[in-house]
Amino acid sequence: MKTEPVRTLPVLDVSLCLSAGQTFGWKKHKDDWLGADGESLYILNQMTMGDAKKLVENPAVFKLFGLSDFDRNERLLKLGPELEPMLCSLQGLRLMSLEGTVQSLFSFLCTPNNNIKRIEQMVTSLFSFGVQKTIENSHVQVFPCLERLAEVSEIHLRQLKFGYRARNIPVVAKELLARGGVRYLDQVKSATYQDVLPQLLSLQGVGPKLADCIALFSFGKSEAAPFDVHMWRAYKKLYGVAVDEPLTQKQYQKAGEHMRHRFGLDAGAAHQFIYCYEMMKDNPAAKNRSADSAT
DNA sequence: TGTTTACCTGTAAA
DNA sequence: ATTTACAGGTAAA
Repeated sequence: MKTEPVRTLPVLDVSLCLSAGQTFGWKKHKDDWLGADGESLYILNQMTMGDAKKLVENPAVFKLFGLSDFDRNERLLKLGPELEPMLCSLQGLRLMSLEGTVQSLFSFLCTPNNNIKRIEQMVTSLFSFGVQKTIENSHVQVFPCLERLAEVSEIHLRQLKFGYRARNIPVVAKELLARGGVRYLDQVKSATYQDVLPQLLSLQGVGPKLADCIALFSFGKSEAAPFDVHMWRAYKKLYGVAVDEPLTQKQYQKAGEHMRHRFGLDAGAAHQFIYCYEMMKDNPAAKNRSADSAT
């Protein structure tokens, strides 16, 4: 008699997911993570899925962390056995599916030539322009709408230490409004990866890397594989590219295509494991930001 | 078309 | 104590 394989829910490491460069602006409050994605507010506790009944029962959380994809890791391992160390040591890592397209886009506008700590500060500054809401007696800001972002001045953002990125925030907000605002973004979101890319690239301050981040995390284009300096370093080691090879526009294109050829629609998830494994090597403590935030 | 260069700010090395 | 390098890149030269 054939026995059905036991379908256990994937393990979820909330801290790891929220600290993996997919989303910004979440705050650790005691054992919980507080934050917003689009119009939804979340209080997420750091437990594995097996234990956290509240998380399992919440459909929004289920979707946010892509938990319906039960056997993605098995699939990845089959497509790329070289990912075994990453998949083993990052079992709770999930590719997130973010609802807030405006939030995601403007968060990534803060990231170029920057470091995590300052990016978090800048995104928090952007959240401060948003409306405050309440969840279980806690106050959480919702990310500001395009109209609000469009009226924030570059001067003000420079005072908030945005540097040269200050210019892009109101410019891109106005440009998006001119294109139809949220309706336009929804329309872009429903297009294919190949069609989404040029539309994102036409925005000031959005280059190939940001376009891939936005496409992957917020527009659901799971074949996108963003290459930053860390991902490129990890990729070179993994696939035998010379260590001194710089990440040119050409190499960016080539590496992305290789990822898509090897992993197909799982290229984005594969990227996330490779990237995150490389980051953990540099700073294993990033996994437990709870320890840091106490200081 | 493909390669350099400047860009705000903060922090860790040199 | 100062200077330099560089960090989830991009755009312009």
